[in-house]
Amino acid sequence: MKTKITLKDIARELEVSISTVSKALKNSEEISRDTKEKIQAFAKLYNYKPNNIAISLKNKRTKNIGVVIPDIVHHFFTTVIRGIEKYANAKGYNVIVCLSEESFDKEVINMEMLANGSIDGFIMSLSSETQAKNDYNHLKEVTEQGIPLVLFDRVTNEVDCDKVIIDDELGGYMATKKLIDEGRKKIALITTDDYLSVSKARAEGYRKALLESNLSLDESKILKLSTMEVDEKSIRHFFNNQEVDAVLCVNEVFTVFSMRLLQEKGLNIPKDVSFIGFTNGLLSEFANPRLTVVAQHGEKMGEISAQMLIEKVESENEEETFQTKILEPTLVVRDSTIN
Amino acid sequence: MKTKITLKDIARELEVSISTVSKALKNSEEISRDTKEKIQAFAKLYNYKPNNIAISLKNKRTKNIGVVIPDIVHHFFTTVIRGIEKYANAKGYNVIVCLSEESFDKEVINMEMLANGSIDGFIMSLSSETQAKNDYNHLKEVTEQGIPLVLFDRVTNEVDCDKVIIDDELGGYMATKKLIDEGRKKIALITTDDYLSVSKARAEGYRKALLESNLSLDESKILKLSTMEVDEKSIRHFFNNQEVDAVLCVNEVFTVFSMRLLQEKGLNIPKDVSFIGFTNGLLSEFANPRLTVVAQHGEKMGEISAQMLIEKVESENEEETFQTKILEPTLVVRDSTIN
DNA sequence: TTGTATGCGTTATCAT
DNA sequence: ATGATAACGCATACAA
Repeated sequence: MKTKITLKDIARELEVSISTVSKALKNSEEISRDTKEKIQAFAKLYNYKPNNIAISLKNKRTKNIGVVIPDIVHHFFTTVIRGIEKYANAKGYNVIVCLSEESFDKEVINMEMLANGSIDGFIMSLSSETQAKNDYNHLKEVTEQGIPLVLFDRVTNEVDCDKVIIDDELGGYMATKKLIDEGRKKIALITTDDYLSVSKARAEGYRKALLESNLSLDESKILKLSTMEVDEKSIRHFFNNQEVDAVLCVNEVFTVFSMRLLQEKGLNIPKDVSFIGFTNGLLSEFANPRLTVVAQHGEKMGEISAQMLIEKVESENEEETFQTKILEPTLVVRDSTIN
Repeated sequence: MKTKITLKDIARELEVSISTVSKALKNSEEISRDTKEKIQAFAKLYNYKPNNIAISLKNKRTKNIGVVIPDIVHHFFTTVIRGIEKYANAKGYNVIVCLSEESFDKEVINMEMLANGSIDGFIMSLSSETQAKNDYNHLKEVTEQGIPLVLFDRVTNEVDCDKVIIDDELGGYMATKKLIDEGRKKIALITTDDYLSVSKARAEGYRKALLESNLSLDESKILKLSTMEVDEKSIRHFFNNQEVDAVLCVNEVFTVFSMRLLQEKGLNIPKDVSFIGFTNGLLSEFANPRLTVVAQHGEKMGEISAQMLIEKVESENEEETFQTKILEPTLVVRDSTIN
């Protein structure tokens, strides 16, 4: 086992001082060509690489980014991570991923763990429990300590920091508008309880589009599920009691499940009923029929988040100026709507 | 901005030495009750937390695990990460995720970056390019440096280390057997080139089951795609030239895509053709019909990987004894086969 | 009971 | 041109 070599080891072997070695490896002008060559050759031979931890301690910079997300078995969040990774890696940063699993406590614990020197900044999306509790002290503490924070997708106005979101209201609006333009009159919305910021915004867009088109806003056509799991019973019950000619769902799973339900009832999609979902994932692409969806551009979101964070991390000035970037969603039209 | 407080700060404020503070906060018997209480109260008031980096440097233990995977927008890998996180977090470890994006070079760069002190050990799954190149020097270097390594799913015999795999051959066998038991005679296999260890093993199981049942092994019924992307043209061409009554695919996407193709041709699934895929993800659950699949138990795999790694990391003894854990896949029977 | 000194691996400042 | 020293934050063996 050839263990890692340190500056000290090189110094001892070559009978020079540690600082000489350090300078030589940085190609300092102070050191003579001869000794530089000797030291560099030796270092190369023994594959010397500076120890990241020591450098972190010295520089008070870890070159690590903490990413805290509610769920990783989830298409949207993984695309965001991919975007973060891409940008961060290019800038020499590593990404420490922590999962809150939608739990407030885990979110707090994870952040505290990372905040003690492990990372230079946070990129995160709030857990549903945190949004429900509306308690953001753990975020505030972090920012008060001067640790940069970027919130994405599931954000809150309660915390002053950089944010990256998509215009979910616009997404809801665009989708609903599309259904209206198809001539649909009885447009249902399947969503989650309002505590989830994104669901709320999407519902807002839905309402706006309906009102704008002078379609009545029928609250009984809105189904609010308490979690993001597919609640089969509620959905069945809903469709047994509602006549609809179009459905907007706040995620892929609700969409595909509902669609199948109506298909089993003998309805044709999109002839009898049109469907639009949120998230442009595998399900949308491979469902039958393929789904028309509002795409969220997660990878872009990740890249922008990372960019904003690293800028803050590396900027010297202390001026507290935060911005919120709003990305526009895109309607990807496929076969669950009429073209 | 209230910046982080250090032992030194506390020592200065309370006019004691740093070591006294350090000991007091560890509740050492050496320190008098009075000073302990005073120091602990002060520390609590100012929310003192030891700096992880300093501790890492001192202990030569980072409490970080490096996870290198080929792709994160991928159901199986995310379930594995979830399992790793779960176990690692419970043990006080953080997870640094790096993506090779199926590239050999990125895999090498990521590992080198992490190997310089950032992590205590690696958990990884090989990129397809690495498996194709059959070059594992970067892994060997890491293990020679004494850094523990656990390979999962996509592994190689070329490297001596702990491994966790599922019995892919058995999975292929079970699936094929199920199709044979249904009375299928013309069973196709849609897979990737052999360089992917898992695909190779699955194909082996397929062959074994056919031969065992005295069914002829017709190589023209095997379609090898060069990547994991859906190659629409090749698949269409294949089904235009092959008559089949059952199809086994090495992933979900191939399965759903092929199934749709045959459905468009007017065939009924599973009446005319049965389908079995690998990976029990969203697609399988929500496809139409719902897929019968070989489940890989990714989360379990992640937990076991983390457990094996942490055991090695924390064990003192140097004895090089490696083990390979083989998990059994499970056949999840749904509606794309006949029950 | 408290404090001093040393070291983890590196870099920067200040001698020599 | 080279080296000694201090510092990053913490822990610990050893002194007092």
